[in-house]
Amino acid sequence: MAVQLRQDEALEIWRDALSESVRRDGPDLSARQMAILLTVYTSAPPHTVRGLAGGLRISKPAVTRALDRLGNLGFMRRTPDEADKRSVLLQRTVKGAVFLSEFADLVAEAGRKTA
Amino acid sequence: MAVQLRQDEALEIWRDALSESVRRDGPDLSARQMAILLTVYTSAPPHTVRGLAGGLRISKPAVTRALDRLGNLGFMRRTPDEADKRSVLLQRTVKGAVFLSEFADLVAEAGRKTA
DNA sequence: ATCCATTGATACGCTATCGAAATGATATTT
DNA sequence: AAATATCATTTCGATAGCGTATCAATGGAT
Repeated sequence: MAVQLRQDEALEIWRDALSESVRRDGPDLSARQMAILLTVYTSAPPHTVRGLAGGLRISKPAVTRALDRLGNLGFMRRTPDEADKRSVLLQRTVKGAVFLSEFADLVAEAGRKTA
Repeated sequence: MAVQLRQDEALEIWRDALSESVRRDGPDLSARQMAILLTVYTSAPPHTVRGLAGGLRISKPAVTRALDRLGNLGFMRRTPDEADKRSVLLQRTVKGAVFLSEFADLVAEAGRKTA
């Protein structure tokens, strides 16, 4: 079942969820960092630096740096790909799953409030 | 009419909209910057530095810097408050409205795709 | 075995942003 | 009028992030 959203509803939901996350002193992630985090958590693995960079059309160093940040936050982990040791596979973590679960609740709650 | 969203739907919509914005080489705004932009555009004026800082529970210098960024992007403008010359009032711009309108379309489209 | 390609990370010089403290301008209180 | 409070910005020293170019490690081709 598709979700029908008008422009003003979309922006209100986005504003409410994001504002509440900021208010709760959540990590101030950039659009790129959040896009990477969400991709790893909600798209089928495997996830690699190359794949993320290509999918988002950003440079590989930008992905590497975003992974550094997300790794420092404990939201993600790198593990070597045994099949191709040049590659790195991105792994979810409990902490990242908790963060996104709470974030999803903020979005859902914002949707509930939105007239 | 409230929008009912499950966790996985919320995260998928967020991922799709954000990823598409990144792919289109949209500005890499932080959560704070985007929250400020959305607040100014979707909440009743007037909007001041103090008000935004209080509402989002971040420091005033952080708001000032975010406004610098949003101003450089042409998404917002500062005008002096004639009633209280210490204050600054935040004004919307055409460019900001266009950006958010297109962004809202991405969100709506992501909602349409989401099963 | 030797080349070439690919992967992710790093070096470089630069701009952006951070929190805490201080500043200048304006309002308000006494 | 003098002292205090408030508003937004700036300063400070620091970290984070950028794109381009390059790197070491590994894989695949000849």
